[in-house]
Amino acid sequence: MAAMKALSKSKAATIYEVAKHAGVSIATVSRALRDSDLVTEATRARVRAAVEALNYTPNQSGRALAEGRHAANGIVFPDLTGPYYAEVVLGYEEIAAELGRSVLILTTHGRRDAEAAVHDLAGRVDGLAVMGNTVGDDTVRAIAATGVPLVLLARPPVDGIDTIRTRNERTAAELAEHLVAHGHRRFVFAGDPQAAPDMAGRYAGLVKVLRAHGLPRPDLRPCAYDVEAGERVGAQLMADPPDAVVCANDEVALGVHIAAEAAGRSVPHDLAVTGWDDVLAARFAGLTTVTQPMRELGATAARWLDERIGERSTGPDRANPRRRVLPTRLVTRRSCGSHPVETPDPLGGTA
Amino acid sequence: MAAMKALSKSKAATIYEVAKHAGVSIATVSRALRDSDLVTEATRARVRAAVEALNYTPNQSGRALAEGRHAANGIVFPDLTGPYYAEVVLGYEEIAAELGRSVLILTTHGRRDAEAAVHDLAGRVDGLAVMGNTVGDDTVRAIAATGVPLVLLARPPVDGIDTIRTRNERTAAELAEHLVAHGHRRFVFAGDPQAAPDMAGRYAGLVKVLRAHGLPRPDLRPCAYDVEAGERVGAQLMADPPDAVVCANDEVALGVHIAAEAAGRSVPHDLAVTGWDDVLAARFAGLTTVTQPMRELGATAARWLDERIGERSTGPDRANPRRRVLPTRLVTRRSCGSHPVETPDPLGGTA
DNA sequence: CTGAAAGCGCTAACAA
DNA sequence: TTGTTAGCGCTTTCAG
Repeated sequence: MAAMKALSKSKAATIYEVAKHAGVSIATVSRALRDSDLVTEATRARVRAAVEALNYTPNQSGRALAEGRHAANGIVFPDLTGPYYAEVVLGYEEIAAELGRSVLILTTHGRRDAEAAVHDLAGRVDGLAVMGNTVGDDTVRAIAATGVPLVLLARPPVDGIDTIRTRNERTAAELAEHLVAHGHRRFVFAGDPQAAPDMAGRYAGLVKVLRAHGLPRPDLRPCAYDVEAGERVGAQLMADPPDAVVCANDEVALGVHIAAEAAGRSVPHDLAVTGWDDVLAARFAGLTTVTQPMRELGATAARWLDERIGERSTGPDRANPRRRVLPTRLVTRRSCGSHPVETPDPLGGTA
Repeated sequence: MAAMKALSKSKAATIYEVAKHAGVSIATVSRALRDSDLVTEATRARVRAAVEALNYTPNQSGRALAEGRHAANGIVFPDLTGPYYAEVVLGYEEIAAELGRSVLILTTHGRRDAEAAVHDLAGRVDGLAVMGNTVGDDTVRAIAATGVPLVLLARPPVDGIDTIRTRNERTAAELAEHLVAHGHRRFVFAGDPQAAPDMAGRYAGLVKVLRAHGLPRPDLRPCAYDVEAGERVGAQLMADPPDAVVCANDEVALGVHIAAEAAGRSVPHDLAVTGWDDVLAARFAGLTTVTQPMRELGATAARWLDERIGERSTGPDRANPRRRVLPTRLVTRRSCGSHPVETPDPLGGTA
């Protein structure tokens, strides 16, 4: 009974109670807490003591309302599986925090009310990063018109909105050239160019190169982006294996790999398989793939947003959208075909 | 000039402007927007039209302040690398969204002001999930005393606060028994039991079993939790390899694996290596490891918080903290030593 | 069914 | 240096 911490459902203390406890006005409390230099060190100490005593935590909604800003940014993802998106959040959150902003995260996943959720989110933040395959351009435009700075990630530009992408088509072409040089002729693309802009770019790069070489179009096999989907596609393919399966991402490639070996086919001897993203498992599977600077993607988004938010109060400067394409890099390993300098180590990989 | 969308830095519309535009009061707008049944379908339509025309997005700070709730939950991580944490967020966000709550994410990483950041976060949310190695118990207690419901993840319980953990010690013991049964005698533990409660549990399980078998204590090699750290530890070990290296997580194990092969040692022939987490790469490296229901961890946290938040308004019901330990499962693959039923497929794995 | 008005907790003039 | 007070945008009684 004695040492029982007062863990009752005490309604959170407000600035008024702190003020009363410290014997000052709420304005003084506010100032003391925000390190204004218009407060005596003595009063500041009293306030701090009161804060301590009452266990006061400022209500950020009140602050946001008064300041006319949220001190928070949002980021919208289609999903959050795999290391890919996590890296983006990491970069985003790190920079946002540095700039004194919290991060709100939203996954549209399979929600039918995605648009509404994003609109709601827009009402909670000062800036918003929106990834590829989440909501339509209409929603993006509507929010932009609201005045909330936006940055589009891995998705085609919209009107005057900032956009950051990673290089897809060109590196996919590079990959395709590499495969053609290996002597591969019959290609399959495992993935859905319709599903996400990134995927469309990768497919386009492949198609272009094959055409340039007078080779047949790749056999298009739309599928989801996980290992299981890859396994299914792979299994179907094994009846009459192509020379190479270019996959939309590493998970799919890994799935195809599994299916191939399960069917008694050897990669790369019987067929080549390539991925995209360079996840950790790709190293261990000896998968030829493409690395992308996901962390930087997120970090850049956070920085750009901060700048736009700053501009809003300052002079005009829209209608001048920023565009950036981050470089990606081909990483060749065993899975695309034997290389002259093959290391016995299954973990090799060269740029 | 004509079709130029009004993308000017229009200050976001407020409920007042919507009301004026629709020729009603702000109260009516509010009601219409919140699907109150005290509004004519006709007026509702007018309001909707006005909302559309003005591109109105409710300011959530205003709403939060008026409602006395944020409709948002927070989650605090030490870091965000690897698939491990991403899965937790995934589960957390999914359920939170289902319950109509946004998710604020905070990474304490290497920030010295972590405690302050968490306090700030606490002022933005209705409930908070705090992971293992982020902030001290003092901070946790202080926030709890504020009245904000808390749930601790992968960390020892504090006072009357809800806690969810995964089974570490017991499964680690299981793993150790398995390794001992393989004939391994000289053990190394790669990881830092001081760094995180989870790690301490895993180490404890190993120590206990070795002692029970009259075997020497494991050689403790504290290290960070990424592949590079594992490689460094592995390289040091290769001068005089132990029988088995039990690693704090898969990344470290994978690093040790790489170092071993680089030194011309074979896993599991020359030494056994085990991990924890069962990341995708573990399958491809044939790594014996332990799976954890991370998604469920996050989902459960979100659900519990929602219940606690509900309780706050309702009757009392604290001092009755919830505790849960989620089961983990040993996944044996090649890396711990050859098994009788070894599949040729490098992707095998059995429970 | 709708409107007027009182706050929610905080910041920022403006006074003192 | 400190206090008073007017909002920030929204919800919600309480009247009508």
